[in-house]
Amino acid sequence: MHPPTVEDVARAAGVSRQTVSNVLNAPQRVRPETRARVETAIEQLGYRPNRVAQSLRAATSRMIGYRIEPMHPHALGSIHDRFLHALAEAGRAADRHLLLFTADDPQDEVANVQALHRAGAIDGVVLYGIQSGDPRPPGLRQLRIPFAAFGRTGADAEHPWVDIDNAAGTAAAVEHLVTGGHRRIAFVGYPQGAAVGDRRADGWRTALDQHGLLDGSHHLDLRGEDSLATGSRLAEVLLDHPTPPTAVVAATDTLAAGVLRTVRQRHARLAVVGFDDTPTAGALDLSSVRQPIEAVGHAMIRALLGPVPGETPGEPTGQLLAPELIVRASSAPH
Amino acid sequence: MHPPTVEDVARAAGVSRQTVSNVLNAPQRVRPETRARVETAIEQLGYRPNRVAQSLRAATSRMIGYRIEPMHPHALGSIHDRFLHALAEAGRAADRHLLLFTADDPQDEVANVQALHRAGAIDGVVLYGIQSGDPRPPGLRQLRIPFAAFGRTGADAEHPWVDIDNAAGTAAAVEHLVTGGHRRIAFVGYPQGAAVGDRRADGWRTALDQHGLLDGSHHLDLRGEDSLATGSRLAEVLLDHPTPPTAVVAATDTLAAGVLRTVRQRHARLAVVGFDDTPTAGALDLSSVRQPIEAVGHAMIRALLGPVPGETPGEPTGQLLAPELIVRASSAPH
DNA sequence: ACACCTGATTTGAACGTTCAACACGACATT
DNA sequence: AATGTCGTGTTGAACGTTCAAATCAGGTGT
Repeated sequence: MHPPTVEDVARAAGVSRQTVSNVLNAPQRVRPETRARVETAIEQLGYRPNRVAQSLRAATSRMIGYRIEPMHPHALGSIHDRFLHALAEAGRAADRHLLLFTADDPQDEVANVQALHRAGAIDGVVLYGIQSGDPRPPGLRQLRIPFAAFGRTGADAEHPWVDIDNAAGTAAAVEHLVTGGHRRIAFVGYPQGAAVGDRRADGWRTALDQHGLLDGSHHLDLRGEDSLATGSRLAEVLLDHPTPPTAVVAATDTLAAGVLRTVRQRHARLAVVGFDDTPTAGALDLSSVRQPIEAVGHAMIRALLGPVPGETPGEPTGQLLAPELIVRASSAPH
Repeated sequence: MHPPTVEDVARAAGVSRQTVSNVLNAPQRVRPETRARVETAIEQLGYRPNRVAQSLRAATSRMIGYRIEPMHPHALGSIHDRFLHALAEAGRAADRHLLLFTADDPQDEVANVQALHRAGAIDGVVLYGIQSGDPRPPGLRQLRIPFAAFGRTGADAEHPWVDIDNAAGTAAAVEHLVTGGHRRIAFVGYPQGAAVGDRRADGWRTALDQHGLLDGSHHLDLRGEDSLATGSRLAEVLLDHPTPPTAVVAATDTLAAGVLRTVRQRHARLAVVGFDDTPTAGALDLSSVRQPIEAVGHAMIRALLGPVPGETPGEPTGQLLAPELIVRASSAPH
């Protein structure tokens, strides 16, 4: 009826509980002959160790918490779901599973994590959507709950994190456009203050500067909220300027899509590169900077599980991964 | 150090283990005076019952398995992530959490579910992306693992399912277009055989028929794989016909986006309605049929958990929910 | 022949919870 | 006065696993 236990296997193989356990966890301690006998019994009964009992005994659930957040209403399908899948896949390799939970806000998230951790349901948590000054890392650190953050807060020397090199992404976009012959390259981002947005702006500015193209580009740095409408509007502003740009680097695919809409409506000539390589980018033939999300997933799990016992514990707390530019028609040289 | 246990609370309140347990699970059995004492002790120590121990004792993990699948490379961000969030939210209300796992194919999914179920990690599973003749429902039924399916296989009298009324969705799209003055309304779907696709085709055909518009509409029913390119190509075919349609109902937003691309390239007059209301639909100003995904989430959890003990067990195995048409510029009357 | 080790296996205990059975006093019934 | 019943609280046992300590046979060396 009920799934077989070690005891059942032991009885079938004519040995004791612990010997069965040893066959699974420390085979070298068991005489090959006995081991074979136990293994056939396991096979025949289709025995699988009960994870719950293991968790209780070992005081570790091998579960990682993850807050699934509602989609941002205006976003074109964020990279959130790609990340989630990458995380699950990476967890599988490390024999960890994800436990999903919901929360109303960052405070609530910390509270829920604490509850789950206290209850033994999760060993740690992966944080997504880190903002500068995010209350979650300090909160969890104080509660001594293991976690790893996707993104940086500005004060992240104390905890494991993984991040995309956002500046390198926009810089790569600029390089690509310069190679394509563009000299006036605008930036459309969201307002200063958001760490991610600022880094993407920095990459654009630095790359322009390296090519000596920054002078007289002040009017080409526009900001607004992350929405289609804003992208559209800012594109109007750019195109209506006496010396309009010939190319735009956008901080998100959403903004890029807005720009593209205006461009296509007005039949203007304006190369566009977005950021995140959302599914929509493919649909719109929009060049975009793609985050190496699978690598991020693996790095997050590694960072969360910490140094494997035996390795040197003084490993770096953070890891920065390079994104990749996907070139499509929206930025093809004319 | 370690989180407090019932024993700790009991000691602090000067009672026994079981009394603490009773305060939490059967308060009416405890004298109000004692109950108050225990409750303050719980409060002070910040006690939370250990879920793992509860699971071991009760032989139920209160976890629901869910296979997270990689994104379809050509899809414009499916409704998958919306569904996942709705499911997590619905689970919260029922004190259930989701456990994510990955799998290579349906067979592998069944195998992984069995492993997790045998290991006591999950009580049941929610199936997504059901196809006609899907091997998962019969497989899980044979293994006696509780599950609920989002979608129908064609032979689903035997298990709980929840589905969108796909036919009603395309029918609503037709109604909307007829009201807008359209008389030649085409359908672009994917090939026959896929249950979902066929139902969406049926809805279109039936609605046309009710308005007496089906005669001479044979050439307006086109099929192909679910991709942008196909949508584009089929739109060309429609527009090149001697009596082209004035409107198109597409089986997916992906196909609709393809149609829209051609339409806008050729500056043709062709109203378009998609299906799924993906984020991309908003970006393209595409009218689309929206699935009531939050309601589906709750219905799935209810269906999975089955009749609450006390209610009549002979409840219906399936539930059909009506979608809603979201009207945008792509189908606005000219 | 004795103590001593080594390898293979077994038994006891514990993780934290809740069900089942039991103990005890107060009060009601006959 | 003996018996029953209820309300409140206790202790024992069990869920399935693995760590720690105990057991036991089979050598090896002196």
